[in-house]
Amino acid sequence: MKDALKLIKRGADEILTEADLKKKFESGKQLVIKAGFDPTAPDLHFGHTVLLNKLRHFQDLGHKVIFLIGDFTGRIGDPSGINKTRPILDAKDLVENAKTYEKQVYKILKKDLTEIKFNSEWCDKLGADGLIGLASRYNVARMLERDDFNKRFTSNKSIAIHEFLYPLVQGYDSVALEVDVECGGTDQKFNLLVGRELQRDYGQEPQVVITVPILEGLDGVKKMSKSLDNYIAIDEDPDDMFGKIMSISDELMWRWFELLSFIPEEEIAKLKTEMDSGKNPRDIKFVLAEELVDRFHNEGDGKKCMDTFLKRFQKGQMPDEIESIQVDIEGDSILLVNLLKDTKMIASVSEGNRLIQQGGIKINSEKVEDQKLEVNKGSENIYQVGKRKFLKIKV
RNA sequence: GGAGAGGUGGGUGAGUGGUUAAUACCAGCAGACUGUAAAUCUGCCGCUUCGGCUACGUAGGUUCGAAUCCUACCCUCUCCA
Repeated sequence: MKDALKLIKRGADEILTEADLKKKFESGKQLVIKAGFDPTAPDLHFGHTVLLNKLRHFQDLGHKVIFLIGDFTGRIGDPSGINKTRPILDAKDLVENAKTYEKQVYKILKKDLTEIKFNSEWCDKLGADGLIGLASRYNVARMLERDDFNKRFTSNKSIAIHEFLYPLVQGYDSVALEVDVECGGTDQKFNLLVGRELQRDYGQEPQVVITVPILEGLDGVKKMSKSLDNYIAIDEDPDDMFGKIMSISDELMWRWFELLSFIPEEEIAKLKTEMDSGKNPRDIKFVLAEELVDRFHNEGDGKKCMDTFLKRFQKGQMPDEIESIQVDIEGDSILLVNLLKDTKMIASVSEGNRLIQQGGIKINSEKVEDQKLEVNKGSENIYQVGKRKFLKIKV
C-alpha cells in the first residue's frame, strides 16, 4: 500500500488529491486510469513517455488503462497553450493513426491491461441537446479561472465560444467511462479538474487527477513536440536516438535523468557527485543514452550504439554499416553535387557548393575541394556529408 | 455597423522609391577545438545549366527603378457601438 503510493508519486507533479487516491487504492478494486491523446500525432516521442511511464506504474499495480484518442475533441482544438486550427481527420485516417499508436504504445504499456478508445464513440451520440445539457453544468466564471483563458480575457484577446467546450468534453469522457484516475501533463491541469467536477455533478465519485511534468525538448528550453522538431521519437533508429541524446546539453541531461530514467534517485545523485568531482559529463550522458536506447529497442543495443558513437566521433572512423544504393546516370559521368542532390544527401546544388567550400564533403574520407568534380560511371565510393551522413553510392 | 493597426526569408522582427537576396536575433548547417552530435570560437545560411532566375499576403497599376507609392481583393488584430 505504501509502496503503491510511493511508486505513483515518483515523477508526478501533483496528485489531486492524494487522500482520494489512497481511498481508491484501499477499496481494493481494479481502477480505471485514463489518459487522452491527440488523434493527429501518432508519432510518440520521449515527451509522451513521461506520461506513459506513469500509466505503466498503475498497470504494474494491476489497474486498467484506457488510452483515449480524442478524435472528437480534436475537432475542437485544444486551447491549452498554442492554439492552431487542426485538420479534421476522416475515419480511415483515425484507424490508421490508432494502429500506429498501438504499435508504439506497447513498448511501454502492458497490452492485456490497456484499452484503446475513441471519444467520438460517446460524444457523437451526445447531439446538440446533450451538448447543451453538458454546457449547462459548468459556468463561464469558472472557465475564466483558467490561466490562459484568464490572460486572454483580461487582455481582450479573443476566446471562441467552442473553446469552452474542450474541457467540458474532456471531462465528459471521464463521466462516460467512469474513470477513477486521469493523468496528463501539467498544462492539462484545468481540463483534468473539470472532469472531477463533472463526475461529481453526475453523481459519480470524482476522479483523482495526476499531473506529470512537461519534458523539455532537444533545445533544452521549449517543450518537446513534433511541431518544434526538437523531439526523439520512440521508434527512432537506435544510432540516431543515441546521438540525439548525446547532443542534449549537460544541463538538460539531469532533467532527463529525472523524468525519463528508471535509475533510482539515489544513484542519480551519486552520478551528479561524480561529475562535480571531475568526471566527464559525456560519460554520464552515455549512461542515460544507453538506458533509453535499450528500453526502446533491444537490450544491448545501447552498448552497440555507444561503440559506434565512439568510433565515429571520437576516432573519426566510419560507421560499420553504411547504407548503399545504386544510381543510374545518363552520360559517362555526373557532377558530384548533382549526384548528392539526387540521392537526397543535400537539399540543393547551392548547399553542396557551400559545403564543399567549407570542407564538409568527403569521398572515401578524402576532402573534396573542387566544386566541379565529376563522378564517373562504374565507380563505387563512400560519400560523406558533414559528420553524420554517410552513403555508399554505386554509379 | 463605425474607427484604426498590420501581413517581410524556418521563427521573432528591422527596413518606407535605387549601393537591399533584403539589418538584427533565434533556429539550422559546416569547420576548429575539447576523450560529447555539451560548451566555446569562426564561417555559411533562396535557387541556378553560374548567363541569370525567383522572392517581402494576392492580383493589377505608377515609375528608368518598388518590400517601400496607388487601386482592388484576401487574411489577422485592436478600439468604439
